[in-house]
Amino acid sequence: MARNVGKDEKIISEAVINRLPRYFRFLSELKRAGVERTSSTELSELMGTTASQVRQDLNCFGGFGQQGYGYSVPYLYDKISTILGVDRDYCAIIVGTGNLGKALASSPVFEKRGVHVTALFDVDEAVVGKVFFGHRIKNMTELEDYCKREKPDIAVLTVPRSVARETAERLVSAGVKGIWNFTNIELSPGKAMVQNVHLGDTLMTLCYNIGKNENHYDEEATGEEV
Amino acid sequence: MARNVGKDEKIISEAVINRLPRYFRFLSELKRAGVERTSSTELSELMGTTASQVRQDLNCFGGFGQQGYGYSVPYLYDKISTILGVDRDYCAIIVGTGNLGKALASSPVFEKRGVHVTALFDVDEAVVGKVFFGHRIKNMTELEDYCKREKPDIAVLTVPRSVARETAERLVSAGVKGIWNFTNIELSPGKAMVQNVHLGDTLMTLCYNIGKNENHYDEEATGEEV
DNA sequence: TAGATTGTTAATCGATTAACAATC
DNA sequence: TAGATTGTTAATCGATTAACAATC
Repeated sequence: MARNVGKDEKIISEAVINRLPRYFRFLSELKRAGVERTSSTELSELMGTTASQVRQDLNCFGGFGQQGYGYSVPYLYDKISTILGVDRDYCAIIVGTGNLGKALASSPVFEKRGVHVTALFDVDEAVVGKVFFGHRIKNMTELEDYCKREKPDIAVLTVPRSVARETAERLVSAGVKGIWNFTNIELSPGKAMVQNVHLGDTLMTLCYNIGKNENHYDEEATGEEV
Repeated sequence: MARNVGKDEKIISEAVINRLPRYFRFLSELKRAGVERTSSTELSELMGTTASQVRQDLNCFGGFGQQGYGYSVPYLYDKISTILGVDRDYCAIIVGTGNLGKALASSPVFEKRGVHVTALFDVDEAVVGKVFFGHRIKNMTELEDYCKREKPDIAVLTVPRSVARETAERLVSAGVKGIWNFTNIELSPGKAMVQNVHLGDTLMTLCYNIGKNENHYDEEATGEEV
């Protein structure tokens, strides 16, 4: 029963880690639908992979199933939630209240995953002091004081590119543990964890795939039909 | 019946495709900085990988370099741009003008990559007809007519989860070639290409990494299990 | 028990890295 | 030419898939 926490902690590959939130999503849906029990085969169909991979993935963290039965949906959901820190009550601040910052502030993306937004920051005197979605926007000059006092875990970085790097450095110095980076500069993990989002990259991947698709049509139909 | 289209079209792995937008980004920066020439070694440092991988990646698409010299930045930039379709003048519509839809509409993410937003759509009578960022918001009832007439390539899906699937189906029927999906349902590629963004997944990955980091501290400090 | 399905080891496959000949 | 750096083949590594014994 000894979990692999401790000295000989297993190294989990990034590929596995990146699949965890998808397991979480599908398990949420099964749970909401009232499904009591699932199997590696059913999960593999949802995930678009093999049952083998599902069992390998889950076994990185422990034996969550039962031979001959499968996996209990609520139990597995709880386990994955814990692994992903949903029950840790992380606190986040949003730095930069442009359109994207505000869109995130008003979206359910945080609460659904157990993250609480506790403050918004901006440099623009015109918006500082205004209330958005229950939060009075604070002045960036207050950032360090606020972090010292409230110790937010996560900073959502939605500032203009030109001030992105210096802002990230301030945040790390101020002690945030992770940066959810929406600017299109590449932040590399120093003391804090960084998750680069790079929305533009996904748009480009889509464009590439569309182009590839069209080329196929062109060649197959020899240009007669689009 | 050769499934291979064209003249021996090479199959490019997804790993390579996902790195292309990053090459594009770093080359844009080098170009903007006026750098004339680069090498696989320099690019590998920016990308955080090996020179070998850079050469392998680029050679999937052609020999863009010159032995003994390296790569011309403007030339390589142009090549990667073409591969990614930056010069194809793709048109996009934004479906759903909530906070996220509006944030995207007003962001430079499209134009920078050669994609032009041509219309916004919403069901809400209260916003239909209003002008946002140069576009009069159209009623969703006009969607099919508009697509028939203007043939947008890409639909940005920022509608509520509850109507996400049906909206995606309407878009595919209406002939869009790609869906940039911001809803947190999993759309699987049918006739159109799909790029699922799943912002929440990246937030969860960040939370996982923060938690892992903290565990390490805990263990080093106290040897305590979590 | 018999049937089912996990947990886990072994085999396969693909991606990354290394090496070096080609050549600018 | 000599030096540099690519393009490309070969070796390594890691991730995925297959197989099956364990066991509920």
